[in-house]
Amino acid sequence: MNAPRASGRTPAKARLSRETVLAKALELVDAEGLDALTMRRLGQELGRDPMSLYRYAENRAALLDGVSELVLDQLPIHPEDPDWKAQLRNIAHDLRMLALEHPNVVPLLVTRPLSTPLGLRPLGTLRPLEQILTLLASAGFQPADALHVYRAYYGFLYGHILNELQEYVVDPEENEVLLRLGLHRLPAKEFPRLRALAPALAEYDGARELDQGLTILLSGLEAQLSRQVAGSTS
Amino acid sequence: MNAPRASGRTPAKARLSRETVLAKALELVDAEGLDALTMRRLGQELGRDPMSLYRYAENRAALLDGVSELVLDQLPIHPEDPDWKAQLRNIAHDLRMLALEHPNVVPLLVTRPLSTPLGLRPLGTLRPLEQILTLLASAGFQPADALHVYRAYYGFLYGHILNELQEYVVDPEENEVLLRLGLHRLPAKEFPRLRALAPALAEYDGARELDQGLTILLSGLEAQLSRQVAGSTS
DNA sequence: AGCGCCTGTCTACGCTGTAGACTTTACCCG
DNA sequence: CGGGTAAAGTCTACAGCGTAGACAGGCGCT
Repeated sequence: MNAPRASGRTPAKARLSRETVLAKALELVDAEGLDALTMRRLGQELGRDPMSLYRYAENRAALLDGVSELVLDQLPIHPEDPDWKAQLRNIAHDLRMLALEHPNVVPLLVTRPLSTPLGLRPLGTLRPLEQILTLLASAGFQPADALHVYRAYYGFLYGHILNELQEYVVDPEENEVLLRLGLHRLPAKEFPRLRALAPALAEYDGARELDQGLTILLSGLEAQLSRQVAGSTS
Repeated sequence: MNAPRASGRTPAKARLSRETVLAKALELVDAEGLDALTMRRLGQELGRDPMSLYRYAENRAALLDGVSELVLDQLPIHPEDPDWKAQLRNIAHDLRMLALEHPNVVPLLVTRPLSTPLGLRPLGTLRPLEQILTLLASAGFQPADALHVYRAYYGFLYGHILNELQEYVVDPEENEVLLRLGLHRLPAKEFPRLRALAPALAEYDGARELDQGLTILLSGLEAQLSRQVAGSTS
């Protein structure tokens, strides 16, 4: 019994693949955080010798890149959408949700590119950039302007996500209590405003704030660019 | 000779202090990156046993927090500035410069708060928040609106900094070459736009983009809020 | 002079990533 | 079916990490 092959379970010894390795890695990160993702632990989780992982990722760093890619691949982008502003809005909300589902991966998304020149990044992480450029080009933007819009947009988006995650606490009920407790620790003389804001901090509607920011930013960018075009035409 | 006390040099055995430890830590991070900052290495750099550092920081994590604090303490904020938009603009440019001077610290600034509830953060990292709230309050914003503005502003600012640092390469001359080389690696069919943008990517005026984004965002926020106030009054 | 506390040192433990040699397995071809 | 080859997985080992806990030294106070 217990045939060593052809079992559908992970514990049995089906052949590994980059996909299964990365999937398990993501699972582990989601469940226990980035620090829990060690080669040994992941090997154990897969029922394999840790060293076997090196067949599917050159490094631990490459493994982390793979996890980033796996998450970013779940971000749907429709570059042919005729309404570019609406599309950017949707992408933003989708990425926000993705970040909330995989909060432990966000540091990777943000940090890894800092130590990897653009041209050497995993292709999956560059795909959103390319697709958004396509979206903007279809909307009539010159390449350089598209890049400009992309930078402002993506910067704001990532900034918002980081900001929200920094305030985010899992249990919203516990949130306010914990905030009060935490803020109570602060010296009252130096941090009066912050302490007074406890209730406001507890009820943070991230989607709404994101959306309002996007409204301002996107229409502002549009206006700025059309003004610029009009100016250069006259 | 070589009296064991009273020498002004670091190599000699002057008493350690949290300040000297953190200063050396920052120096090390700036010079060789975050990974180079190990307890053993820092101890060696200070001519002390690694374990002595634990008198000045509970943890390696606490050490990293200390470094963040040290950098953020260099950010001047004038909460009494009557022109709140100008002040926010100045802060943004100052923080940007600070980030460019200490790029290896940026991951810390961004990442550490993700794993530390707001109330438990090092006080130094909360100071900018409190001061900006004061600035906005002096400008006439209601507390909740001030928080709103702060979130949009700080989110955009951090997003911009991350974005810029992700494209940043030390030597601007080498930059374009490296970019071309890196982008050349990308499959032409999947990344036509990105590849075509090599020259535009090479000449990134971060200060300008930051400023333009801020103009849009700040005036947008101001308009939105004054409209809101007017609406509720009528 | 003597007590006590603070600083710094030492040793040791369990954990990490990963190089390099090795064994086992899967598959293809005659 | 037999044999050979390339890939997949394993084993051992090493250098480095953070840090607990026991200990030593010196300074300042009484």
